Amino acid sequence: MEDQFIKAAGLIGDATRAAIMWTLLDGRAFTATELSIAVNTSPQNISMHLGKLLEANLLSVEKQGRHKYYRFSNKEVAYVVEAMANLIPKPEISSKTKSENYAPVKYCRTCYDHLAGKIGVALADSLLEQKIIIEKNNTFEISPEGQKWFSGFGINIEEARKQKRIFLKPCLDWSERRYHIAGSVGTLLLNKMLEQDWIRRTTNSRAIIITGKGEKEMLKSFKIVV
Amino acid sequence: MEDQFIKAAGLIGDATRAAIMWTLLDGRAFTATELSIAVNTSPQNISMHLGKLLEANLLSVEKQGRHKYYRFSNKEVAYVVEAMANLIPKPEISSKTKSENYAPVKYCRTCYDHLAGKIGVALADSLLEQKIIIEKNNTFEISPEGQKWFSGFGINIEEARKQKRIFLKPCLDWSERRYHIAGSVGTLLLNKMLEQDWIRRTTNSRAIIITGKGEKEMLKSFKIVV
DNA sequence: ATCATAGTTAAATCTGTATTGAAGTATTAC
DNA sequence: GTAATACTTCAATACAGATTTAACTATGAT
Repeated sequence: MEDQFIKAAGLIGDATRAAIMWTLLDGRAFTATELSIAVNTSPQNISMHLGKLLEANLLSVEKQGRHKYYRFSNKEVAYVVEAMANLIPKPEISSKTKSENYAPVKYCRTCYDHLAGKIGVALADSLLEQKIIIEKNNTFEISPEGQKWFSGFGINIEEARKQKRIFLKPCLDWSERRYHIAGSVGTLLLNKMLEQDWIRRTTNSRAIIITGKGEKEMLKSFKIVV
Repeated sequence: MEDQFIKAAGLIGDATRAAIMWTLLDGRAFTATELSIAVNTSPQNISMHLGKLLEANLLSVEKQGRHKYYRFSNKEVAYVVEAMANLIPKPEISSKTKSENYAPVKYCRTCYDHLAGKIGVALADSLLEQKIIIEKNNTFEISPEGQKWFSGFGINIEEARKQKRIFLKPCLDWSERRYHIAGSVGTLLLNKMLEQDWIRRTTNSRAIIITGKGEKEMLKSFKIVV
């Protein structure tokens, strides 16, 4: 068991491969060439590294014509990379500076079963600003008006409160370093959006895409420009 | 940000350092010499590697006389190592003991020689709730009724008290972040459970599996649903 | 005071493996 | 068909950094 652990650590530990993992963390699938550009090395070299990661089952690949799309092969792998990302000392967030060069997917991925990524954070901001939820010493609470809002959105808050799992809690996303909404309310929000086809899950990835409808509705309900 | 990620990955990625991390995963603090033995390399080499891990704040050290005790510097580090441990292909689990969120390492692992992981924490909770043990300014004590309970369980508390090692102490588990029971009482509990075939050790792993009998008994004695 | 143990530091060496260069196959475009 | 793109394979090379050799400091035991 130990040697397998060491092998896994070594695989991720190489600088080029770590850069690959970092790139893939946004949930998208990348082609070998894209990765070689992102990581700034030769295609041959990328090919070799991808081979090793595939062999170890850290990545999986899907062939489409002459392209090969690589992604994390399972969520456990993503967790390792995320856990590592969390080791990084947190920078202060200069909110709008980096929003330009956002990769489409770092953009709106699901953090387990709630919305994280840029959209998740923007959503939390919006709900806070509209006083639908209120921050109170590091927890979130739902205001009386908020309760109305949620039921208008088709979410029964009383129902959510009954569930055993944590009701509503701020969840710090590694990629955004800002709070978004987890807990049963987070899940309900996510599900409602899926149900209404504002967003769609992609297969084999934690990334989520926003539909045309979602784009309009998010602007309307949350003043979020996606 | 990316370069810091790569640096962190590289630090854990070296075989010797990975072995150090693996060793430290059980939660104990180790001296440099102990680590050099566990990892099978020279003291000089260990010293060099520990220096790097310290420098990067992945480990912290405490000096005691001529010994230096190394441990993970924070839970984030432990999470990375645990997440990596979870990458390792799981040994097959008998259907009886399978439970939904089975993760070999987190689930029910031994922390040195007592029960940690999910079960260990639940157990401590149960014993506290039943007032078998009592928390008193960050230590655990056994109540008079508790003493009876333990002897009913086949554990002689007076015997345990005589041992030189720490009798009973709360131990913070990395994976659960809640206290469980260490000390000689913790060991006795663990051994008793093994003896009664409530749980079984797996070869080559810290994980422990719960037997069908254990499942029933734990529910009965501790109201723990496994 | 002396010796053993614990750990560190510095320079010399060694080695695994990442990278590169050259040549190959497969697919799409024209 | 030919050319271009996407990716792989193999042998040759380069090099970071792990390990070793050796000499050192600090603490504890007798």
